[in-house]
Amino acid sequence: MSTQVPGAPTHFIKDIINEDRKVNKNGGRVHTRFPPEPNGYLHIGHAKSICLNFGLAIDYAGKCNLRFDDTNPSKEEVEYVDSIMDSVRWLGFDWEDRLYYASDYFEQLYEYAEHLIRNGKAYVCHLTPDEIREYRGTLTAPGRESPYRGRPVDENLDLFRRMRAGELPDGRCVLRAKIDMASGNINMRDPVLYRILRATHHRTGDSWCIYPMYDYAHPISDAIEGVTHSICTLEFEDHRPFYDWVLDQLPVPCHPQQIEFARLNMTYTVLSKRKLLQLVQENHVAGWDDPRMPTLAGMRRRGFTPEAIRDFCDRIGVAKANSTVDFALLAHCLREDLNKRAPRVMAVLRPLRVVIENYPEGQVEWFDAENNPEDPTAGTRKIPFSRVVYIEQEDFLENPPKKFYRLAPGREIRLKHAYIIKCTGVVKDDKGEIVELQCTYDTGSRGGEAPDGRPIKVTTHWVSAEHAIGSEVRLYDHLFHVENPGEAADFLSCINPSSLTVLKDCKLEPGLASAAPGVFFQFMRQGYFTADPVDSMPGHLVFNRTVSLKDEWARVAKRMDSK
RNA sequence: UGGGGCGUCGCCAAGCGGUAAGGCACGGGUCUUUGGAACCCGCACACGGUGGUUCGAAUCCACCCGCCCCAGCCA
Repeated sequence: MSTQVPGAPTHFIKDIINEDRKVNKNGGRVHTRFPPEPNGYLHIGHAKSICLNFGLAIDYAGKCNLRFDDTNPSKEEVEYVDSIMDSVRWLGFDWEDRLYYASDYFEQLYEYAEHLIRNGKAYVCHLTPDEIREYRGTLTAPGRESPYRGRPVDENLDLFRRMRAGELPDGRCVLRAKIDMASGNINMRDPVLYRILRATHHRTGDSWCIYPMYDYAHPISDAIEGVTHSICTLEFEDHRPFYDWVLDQLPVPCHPQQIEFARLNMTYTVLSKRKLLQLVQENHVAGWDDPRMPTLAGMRRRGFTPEAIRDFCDRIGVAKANSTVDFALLAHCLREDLNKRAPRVMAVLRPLRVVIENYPEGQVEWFDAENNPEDPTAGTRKIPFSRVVYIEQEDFLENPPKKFYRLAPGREIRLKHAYIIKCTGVVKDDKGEIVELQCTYDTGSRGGEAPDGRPIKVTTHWVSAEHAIGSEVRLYDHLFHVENPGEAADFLSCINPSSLTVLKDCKLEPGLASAAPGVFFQFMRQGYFTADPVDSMPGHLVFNRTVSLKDEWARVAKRMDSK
């Protein structure tokens, strides 16, 4: 499988790789890695990185590793590593036998640290966190050297070994690189390499009480794995000098090249792990896999397809300019994918009872219905028709405005695959609410064609009342009602109060009774739906709306409204 | 007043000195037993700005402006 369709755009990272191959750098090899920290669920932003890293490996017949960056046990959990593996697999990528953890390298990382100490490139510093910050200087003022910077090698070695041995309390001291406290790049002002931290690690348990920092562990992990191109996001750009410094000091097997690209931002959502975690912990959503979440788990549950997400990632491109992609592009990719393969079915979400008064009581006809006009091989199915049917409430208006072509008193519409009906009466309850429509059908219009060839402007979906099965349907809208909630002072105040609409009394055509999660349908004229993998079960069906169909009438109505 | 990046259509994004791709969105139309899909047409004399180099610049140079990131013992 390739993520790159023929003619797919190239980008600056491919340009770099092409140049590298031209001069036979790395023997022409391409080896990347996707390095998530297991401290949250993967989201659509990670999908961009996954598609990039695994996609490059596929395009250049190289390899891509999955490596967990698990150097901070206080934030990391196995639940997250499991969900991450699940999501990467679901997206369609395979790390084969190359599943790694930075924690696999703790011993090697430790030995390299001693190597740095022996070469006078690292020292144990007893400054407190506050002092370290103060000594670091500011963005515009250089830092000052730590009073511990000149410690002899033997003392550093002894202290570092005692740190590992657990002889010192958490936070008592750290191991620091000895570089340049006056550097304009703050990352080069003697960055911390190791801290003392007594936390149980999800893989190494309590065997370590010192843990390496990301900046130190990452380049070495890349080198150990033979990675050629270490792709990360823009905010690490000024960490690159340190990445290179580490590799230059150590007898590592190779020196990977770090390349930075702009992370994905998308309208109407947040893609920061901190904010997503907050949404989950404070119960603003029902969990990491809430269908409104931009997590891969949530999108999967909602009915997004991996194919659509990969297509989206191909289309957004890879560059260095910060950007916010329109959610509409993702929706477009979904519709395009689902349109080709989702079987059409009829489901009435907000039922309006229609009695066809000239249709014989007790009679049932079974019509052939095409499963997918986009796919002739999809075949047909039988659907039952009878005297009482449900149509969508919004398909009838007692006083239709201009350009509303659907049913109204005295008007005709076609019931898809069945008959042309005409509205002859409206039944209301005490409160004046419409509860039922009286109609007649054109007896000569079996299948939907008018005997005299008169044009019927609108065809609607419907369900036979006697045969319909009940279902709950959940409609989703953007979780946030503003385009850039991440930039708001309080993103929680931007939560869309109607991001979820639950409809309890929907009527589905009978064939849907056995619909399994993971199977996508187009509910005709409404959108794409799939059974909720968590809550749907025989006898209590629950469908999620993945994405609506485009709605020309809604657009027209809105335009008329604003006039 | 430090360091590192980035600025091409409403949103993405090609372009790598030879006279502005493509997608989404948007607008108009054809067709239609989904107001879906499909198809057709339109949509930057202009590339943050100003100078300069050149026969020729979005592409090279200079200066200016704007935006993003960095002062975790997070990643």
